Amino acid sequence: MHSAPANATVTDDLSPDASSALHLWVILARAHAAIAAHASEDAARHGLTLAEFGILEALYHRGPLLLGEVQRRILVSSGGITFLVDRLTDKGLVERRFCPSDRRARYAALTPRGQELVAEIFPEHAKLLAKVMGGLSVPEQQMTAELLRTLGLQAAGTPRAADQLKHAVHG
Amino acid sequence: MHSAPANATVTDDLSPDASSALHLWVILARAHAAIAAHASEDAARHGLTLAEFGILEALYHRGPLLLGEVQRRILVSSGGITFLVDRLTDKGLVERRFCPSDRRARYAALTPRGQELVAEIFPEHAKLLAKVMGGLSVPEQQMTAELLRTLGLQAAGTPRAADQLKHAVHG
DNA sequence: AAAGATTGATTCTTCAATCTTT
DNA sequence: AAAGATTGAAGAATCAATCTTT
Repeated sequence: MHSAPANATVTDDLSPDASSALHLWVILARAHAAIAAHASEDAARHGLTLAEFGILEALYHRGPLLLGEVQRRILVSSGGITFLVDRLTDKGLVERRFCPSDRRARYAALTPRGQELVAEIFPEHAKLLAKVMGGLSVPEQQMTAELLRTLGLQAAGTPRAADQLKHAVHG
Repeated sequence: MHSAPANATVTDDLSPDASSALHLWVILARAHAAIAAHASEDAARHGLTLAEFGILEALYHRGPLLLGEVQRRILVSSGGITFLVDRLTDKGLVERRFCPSDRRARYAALTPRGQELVAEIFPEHAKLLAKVMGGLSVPEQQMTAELLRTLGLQAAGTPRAADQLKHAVHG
């Protein structure tokens, strides 16, 4: 028995935070997809996936990392990181190294050829991104990055529903 | 013959725009992944993919849309949209309708059951997002959305390398 | 028992080719 | 010829189960 117009949506009845969050999520997802399309295409020019690219980037900036660390950094599944590092190893760009202090763990590290490739590719890749993101000035980009950093940290820190359930059962 | 430290990175040599864009892209991708993990898990509670969820959301807000419009909106491949609409049709949530003015085209529209489901699910979903995005105040969220909207439009409007090539060949 | 990594099966998505209509 | 949609094949990522080490 609502008297709302026929094309009214549930969204109209949301609280301000819920409405704001939903809106931001839609915009964020769309912006991500639009930029990812460019980045992905650029990575493909070198026969690489976006995920592979992310790993190379992480290893280049941080040096050798434990597989688990890479996993958390690029947010891929446990099996996924093994698969990706395998493939990058086959391509001769990455190698595994033993961890002296924990024999379960493995480091992923760039090979010399990997180093070379990244050094060759990255400046161009960054230039492409600068063009794609040219809609915002550098200060605006920095502000956006700061806001998104806060957003991402909060989201990563918020326990997921499944985790909460698990803890409830065990605790 | 650089005199840079051994662990210097290419990033150090980038122009300010390139460096800023690269940084923003990494942060954006990470924030997206962190939030998507929550949204995805919530969608899964109802047996839905994030992409399916996106379609339902679009149809709910905008009413019946041509398949191509949905495709551009949620940025999935041409074959992907057919597959997803097929599956949502199998679930009884969406139906195809003929387009009177163009017999090639098809509309996707929510079925009554689809309408019902969305109306039931969405407020809760939005609340979850509000919790996940609680790291930013509502005004901050609005500012972020505005910045990302500009970013996304620019990225979507920037012709991709492949397109440029194509046009170059034809033009 | 828990953490790190790996494997095989499954699912999701894209890609290239095709059909119809404009 | 180009746009809209669909199909089947191929690729990429996740999931659940397993193995080793702590």
